[in-house]
Amino acid sequence: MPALPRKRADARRNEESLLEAAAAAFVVSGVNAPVREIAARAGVGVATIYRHFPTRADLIVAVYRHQVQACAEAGPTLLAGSTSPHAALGEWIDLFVDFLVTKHGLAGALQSDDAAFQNLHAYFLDRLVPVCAELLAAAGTAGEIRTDLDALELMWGVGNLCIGSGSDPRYDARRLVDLLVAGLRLP
Amino acid sequence: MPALPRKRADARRNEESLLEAAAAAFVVSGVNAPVREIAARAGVGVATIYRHFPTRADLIVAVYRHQVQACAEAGPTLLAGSTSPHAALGEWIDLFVDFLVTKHGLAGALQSDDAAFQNLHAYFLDRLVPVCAELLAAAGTAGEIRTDLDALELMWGVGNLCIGSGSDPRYDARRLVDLLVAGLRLP
DNA sequence: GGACTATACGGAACATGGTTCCGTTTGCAA
DNA sequence: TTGCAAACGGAACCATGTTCCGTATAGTCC
Repeated sequence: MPALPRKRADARRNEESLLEAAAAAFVVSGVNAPVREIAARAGVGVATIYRHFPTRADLIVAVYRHQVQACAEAGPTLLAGSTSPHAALGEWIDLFVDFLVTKHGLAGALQSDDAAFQNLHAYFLDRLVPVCAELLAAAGTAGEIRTDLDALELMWGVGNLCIGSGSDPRYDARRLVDLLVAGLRLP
Repeated sequence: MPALPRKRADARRNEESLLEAAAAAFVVSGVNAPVREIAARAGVGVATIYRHFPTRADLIVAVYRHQVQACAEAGPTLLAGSTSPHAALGEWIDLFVDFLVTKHGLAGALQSDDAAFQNLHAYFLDRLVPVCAELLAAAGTAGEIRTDLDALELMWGVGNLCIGSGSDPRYDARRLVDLLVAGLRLP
């Protein structure tokens, strides 16, 4: 394993600036904020973005890496501390929904079949689906829920339900996600 | 009510061509097919599209008007012919899902908060929400389902679950919609 | 049938946003 | 101090939605 050569100092600085700028731009313009806006905020040229983050997905992943990690780690904790696995599942999904609905456009990007977003897709699936699967399995063996739906599909559905959340007060993603989770219960 | 002056013959011809061209383009490129592609198919200039259909939403509505109408009319029929209101609701929602998943990108457009799609949004809501409300109310009075979710939100959720359907075999919108409808059942 | 006018047309021009290219600058090590 | 590979910036390019304007024509009136 050859140690990859240390990056130049200005490159590291710029990457840091870009992460901050992107985070700020995402808050006001959503995760589809124009490249030029992000570059301007960071005080760099547009090509610098592409050099550090070849696709938008890479940038989004880098910006939200910590939060996704925290969400993933919350799974086992909730399972250990909750009265029933089904309750833990519900709480964990609430966390996930909270995360998604506060990132304007992220849920939409997650579902996009645009090739540029495949990394994003893969990252979220890699990190979160196993956690969800663990919670699902626990609730399944406890006899609380049906076992004919896998974690990937459940998370996909939850993500979909979060699309557009916040744009119209008549639509509350949380309520529908609760309904979906309720649908898992055995009759 | 002054009878609005009859349109010119070429205008009517072009409108017809555009509807056919758009329908064809939507099948292969989804409802976000480039304006130029639709214009080329119809053998007209791009401005002609904007003259007849100021926003994309208007074009989409015009193309799918009949199918939406058919879906709306199926509601009362199903309710009259089914054994239980909840079953009728399920069947009707299946119809709606079938419609959405076969129109690439339509579900996404329905949720978009882009101002250009507000007409589309409004049209679907106008036509379908009352039908759904009727089915919901019937099932509610029959004591089969919870009554704390309104038709608008249910349809919104169903529409969301249909986004991206067909782009990945691991995701089946129908299964998740069934789960959502199952979640409505009273325990 | 011929002329007139409102209507409608087509495509070029403009705006926006993603992506790439290339001449220039700069960190770092010898 | 110098050399060069790494990194940079922004102009240029491409794709797409939208508008403008000079031109063509359907329908009407004589």
